[in-house]
Amino acid sequence: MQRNTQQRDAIRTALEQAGRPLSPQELLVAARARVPELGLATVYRTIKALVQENHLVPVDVPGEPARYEAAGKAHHHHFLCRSCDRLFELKGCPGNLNQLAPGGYEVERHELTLFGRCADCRPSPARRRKSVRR
Amino acid sequence: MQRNTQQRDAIRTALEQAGRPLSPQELLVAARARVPELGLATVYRTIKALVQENHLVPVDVPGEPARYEAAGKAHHHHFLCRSCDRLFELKGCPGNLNQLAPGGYEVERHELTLFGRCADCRPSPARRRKSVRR
DNA sequence: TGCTAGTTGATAAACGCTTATCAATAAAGA
DNA sequence: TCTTTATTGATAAGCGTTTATCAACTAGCA
Repeated sequence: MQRNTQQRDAIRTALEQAGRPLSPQELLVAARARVPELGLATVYRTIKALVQENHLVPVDVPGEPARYEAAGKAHHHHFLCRSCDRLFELKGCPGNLNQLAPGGYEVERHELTLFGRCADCRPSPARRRKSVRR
Repeated sequence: MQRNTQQRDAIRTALEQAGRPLSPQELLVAARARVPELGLATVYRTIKALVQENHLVPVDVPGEPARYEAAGKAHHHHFLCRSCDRLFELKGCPGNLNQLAPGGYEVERHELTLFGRCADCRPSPARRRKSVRR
């Protein structure tokens, strides 16, 4: 039987509150706010379990370790800040992307990633600059 | 001074003839058609050199090792066949992709990858089925 | 409260890819 | 052809991420 441990709660909660896909490392740091003695192995174990239960989906980013976000969201894409390395969720999709494939190719899905600087990391006209954790 | 070895020739030629971005492993196999005793280390060394000379650019794919293609091409995207694992080049870009980012975000570039089955790997209506190497 | 088995944390180990090492080889000019 | 030295191939080592191990811990229930 599955137990409700404070570690799992902390991980689930951290992911909810982040509002963006988190890597295992980010998840470790975030969840330690509630359970300071949390170990990395537990984070990986919990992620694995949540993915298998379809509560979490991996978000693959080019050249980066996978992030994880809640399953069941509407189709959308992501933005990776090259400065703070955080991945953000974007709304919607321009559509018609699959039509890029030539005839004979069967497209099942697509993934779009924007790269740049997030609002917090932009150099000059940065209003409301927050602390940038990574 | 830089020497013109048959290994480098074989690697450059293999990449030209492939017509699609190749991973170091794929490059090794392809270039061995000309220089059978070619080693993996040489492939990595040559790739590194060609990238530094701006003759080659890495193509990052979500959840996959990097591929490499000739530099200087027009902006375009790629298709990854989940069956044979080959990466194909697509023509053009739908445009307006960067507008997905919310205000305050500075977009520098984007990457789009379609996933599916290439013409060679499609199950049923496959005309002219070729051998599928991987 | 006490028991029991699922869960945890620290660490080692596995894993896949990339780089370093080094003696042997071979390109390029004399 | 000879000499020099960049290059090579095989292998070990490095690196970052993910998984396995195992004794200690604790959630859940009687």
